Amino acid sequence: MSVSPSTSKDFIREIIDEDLSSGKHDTTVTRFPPEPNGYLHIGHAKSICLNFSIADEYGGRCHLRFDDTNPVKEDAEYVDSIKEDINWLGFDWADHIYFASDYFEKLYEWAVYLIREGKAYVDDQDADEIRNGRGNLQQPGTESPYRGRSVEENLTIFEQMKSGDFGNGEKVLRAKIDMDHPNLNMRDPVIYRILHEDHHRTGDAWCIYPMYDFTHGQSDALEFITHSLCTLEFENHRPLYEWFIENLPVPSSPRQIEFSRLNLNYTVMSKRKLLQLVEENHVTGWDDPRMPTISGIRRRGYPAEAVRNFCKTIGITKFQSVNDIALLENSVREILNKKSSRFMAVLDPIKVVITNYPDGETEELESVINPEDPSLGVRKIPFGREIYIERDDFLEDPPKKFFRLSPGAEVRLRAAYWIKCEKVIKDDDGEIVELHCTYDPATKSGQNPPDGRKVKATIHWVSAPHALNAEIRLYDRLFGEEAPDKKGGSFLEHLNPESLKVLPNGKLETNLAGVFPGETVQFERLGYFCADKESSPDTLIFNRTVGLRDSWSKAKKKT
RNA sequence: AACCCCGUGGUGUAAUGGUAGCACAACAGAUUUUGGUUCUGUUUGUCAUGGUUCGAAUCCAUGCGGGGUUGCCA
Repeated sequence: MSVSPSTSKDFIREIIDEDLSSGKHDTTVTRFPPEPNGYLHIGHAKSICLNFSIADEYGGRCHLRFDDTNPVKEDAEYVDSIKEDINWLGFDWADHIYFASDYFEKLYEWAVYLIREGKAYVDDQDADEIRNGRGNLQQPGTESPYRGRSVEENLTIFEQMKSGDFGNGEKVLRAKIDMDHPNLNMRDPVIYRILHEDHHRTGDAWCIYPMYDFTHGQSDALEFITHSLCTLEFENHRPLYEWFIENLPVPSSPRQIEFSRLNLNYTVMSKRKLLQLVEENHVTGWDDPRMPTISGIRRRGYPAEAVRNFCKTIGITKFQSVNDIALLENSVREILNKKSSRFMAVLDPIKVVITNYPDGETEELESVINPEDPSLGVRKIPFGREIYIERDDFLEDPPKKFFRLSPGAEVRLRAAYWIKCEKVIKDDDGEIVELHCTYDPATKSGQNPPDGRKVKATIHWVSAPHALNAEIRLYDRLFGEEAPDKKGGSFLEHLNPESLKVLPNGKLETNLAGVFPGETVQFERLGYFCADKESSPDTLIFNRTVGLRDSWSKAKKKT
């Protein structure tokens, strides 16, 4: 029996379908509304992918709008990094870039409108008094003594607030809704506060600034956003969002829909904690390859396509969940396997001398650039008497299932010959410094010897005289605990001490000289590596993006 | 314990009153000049109890569990 292809949509797209077929809307407009007060992280990527993809699928548009209503926290510096990150992810807002601060004048007018309607008042109480008056989860609130001010008086004082007649916190403007409302957001929320602070865009034009709740929905309405998608923590704000839309002469009625934010195990996602990691130097910066920031992920070498696929895979729902980082890594491997060129690199080298290979001679061998895409052709690799191999690929006293090199054993060198280990050279400390091997000329480039001998493994290598030196940075997950911020104690106690291992003595195949910073390639048998932004022809630096799946290390652990 | 939201394998997500499926993870095998890739197979699930119905993951009730909300942050 044939199964019809899955056309399942998430609940948001279902709502949009209904709104379109019912004629409520004839187009779909979404928005991504970051506050320019920090760097974007993978959690934002979920929202970006959702909003821009929907606009794309429905032939609508997605606005980029900076939610910049709090000059104390925000900075122009972040605007640029946010734009860069969204672009890198592969999305384009065209000319639809907006700032909530562009609407300050309109918002002010609407605040005045509310006052005139008797639906807003100036409160002289300080922050503590307001908090106490709001009641709590069990207790209803009590009305402010200033709640009954006349429209005229409210208008006058609000005007004075705007003119700068008062200091920070002396007065606020509040919506007059319902102090008994079970939803605390509806108990006369503050909608304007006094902040004598320069704004990154409006400078000193204002000393009163609208609150998020008084800004967001109205901005949506001004931009004719049809579906305003946000995370679950704004669920309790929806009644207020709708109250403003209903009570103000706004040009459209957007609908707020909430979905659950992205959580990933083995990391933290809150801006505060990420900031702490940076400020306390647990990482080297916002773009440290271990950070879950977009810039960190980019520097790590994750392809944008993999991030997009990941976001598609995890879906959109309303329930709180924790996604396995392995799923992200799978998306990364999937893309990189298809797209990355293969090279050989030896991270921790041992010198091998092939004693029966003519001294001073070099030959050029060929190896496929990407077996997943043979049309890419082959690359040339020099081979000679002295090569490096990986220290892990030799064991003097190998366990039963170890297929690599050991005394008397034979292995294949990738794209080259079979070699057999004849002698182990050690220094005074007993450390292995060199291996003497012999090669079989009849086994060149994948040929099997006529006598029917078999080898069980192929190892990678680099010609010693041709090798490029490089620093290799081995990254692992930043935290050793699945839920570092829930485990108890400070999340910092769960930092993985081995999240970065630097190997200063890597040896690279010559072709790797042409890799540009930011490009991710495969080091055969090891993993995917990305040339770091600090890498230069003089000092090559490669970051490990993610290792290959490694069934050998798994098997090893079991015994 | 006020209000709101939410419970499907280990994880994430489908099934919209009619065969509980997919991906990841795990495990086993085949193929392989990458212990990679690819392919095949296996294990594990509807929070509970009642009700409605020929039939319930889906509808209803109650209970249980998880999350959110008491900023002049967003």
